[in-house]
Amino acid sequence: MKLSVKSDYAARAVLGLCRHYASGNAVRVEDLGTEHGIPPNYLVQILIELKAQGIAKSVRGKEGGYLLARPPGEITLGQVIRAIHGTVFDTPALSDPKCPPELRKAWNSLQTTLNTTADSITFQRLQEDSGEKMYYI
Amino acid sequence: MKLSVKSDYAARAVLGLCRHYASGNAVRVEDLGTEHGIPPNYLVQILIELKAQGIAKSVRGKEGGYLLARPPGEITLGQVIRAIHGTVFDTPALSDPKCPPELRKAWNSLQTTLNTTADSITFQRLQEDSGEKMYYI
DNA sequence: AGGCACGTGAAACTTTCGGTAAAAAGCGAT
DNA sequence: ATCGCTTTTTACCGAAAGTTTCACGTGCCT
Repeated sequence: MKLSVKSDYAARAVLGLCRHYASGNAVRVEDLGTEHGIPPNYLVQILIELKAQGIAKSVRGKEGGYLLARPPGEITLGQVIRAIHGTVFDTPALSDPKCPPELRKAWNSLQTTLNTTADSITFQRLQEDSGEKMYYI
Repeated sequence: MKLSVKSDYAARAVLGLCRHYASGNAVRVEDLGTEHGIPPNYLVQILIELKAQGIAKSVRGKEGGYLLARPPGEITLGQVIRAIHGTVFDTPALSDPKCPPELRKAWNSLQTTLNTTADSITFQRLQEDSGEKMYYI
């Protein structure tokens, strides 16, 4: 069960935008990319998907760039992953009629577990945790 | 975050072996494969990995085949996934030094959540659930 | 010894991923 | 109006991973 770099990049980008949220001005794609080690041309595609899901918004022209569409407290890790992959957890098994029902329940169980934990992590909380100690749940 | 068909196949195979566990006799790869909709030649590779992890064992020659190496109660879904993929949850982010620590903690949190739930699901329990109603945790 | 089924490795194929490039289009200022 | 800055859109490419199939070797049991 592997997570792609794409979702990692997306999370980094959102985190980067969170830092500029207070200031209210936009961040250029290139700056955001080089700052977080993300190829800018790749980051573009990610930001467009984030925008389509109402997580980010964009301003064109000079002084343009990207900024958060909502406050960090209202953005969860689950939402970001879903914006990129469509779903947090996916397996061919769930769409295969030959998958035994017992197993199906097991996969579903994993799925809901992942969803709830991913949706319980907001970016505001990630920011707050950045300076402090981490309390494992 | 996508799960491969391979791990699904592996889980089905183990579940299939569980059903024959009481009888004590081996199941041929071909039978196990066609019964669960798994390409036999592919299933072989999976079974070998399961055997290497001490989950299954094999008998050669006539009346040969595969059988479970341990009782179903001592085999968890997590063990099966690890036998196939090496780890239940993997992300390039955790091995990338440029990943911000806040995010790293988030990925770790997802990782431990998946691990604990996957390890709490034994195949004995899956079998017991097959006939009964499912109580969502 | 002879067959039966596992064991092993590799080739062929398909799909996805990660990344690049370039042209089109909007916004603001000169 | 036009020029420069930025996003937007699209297409493409190479590499890697996943899936499947095949052929042949090896060991066990009768």
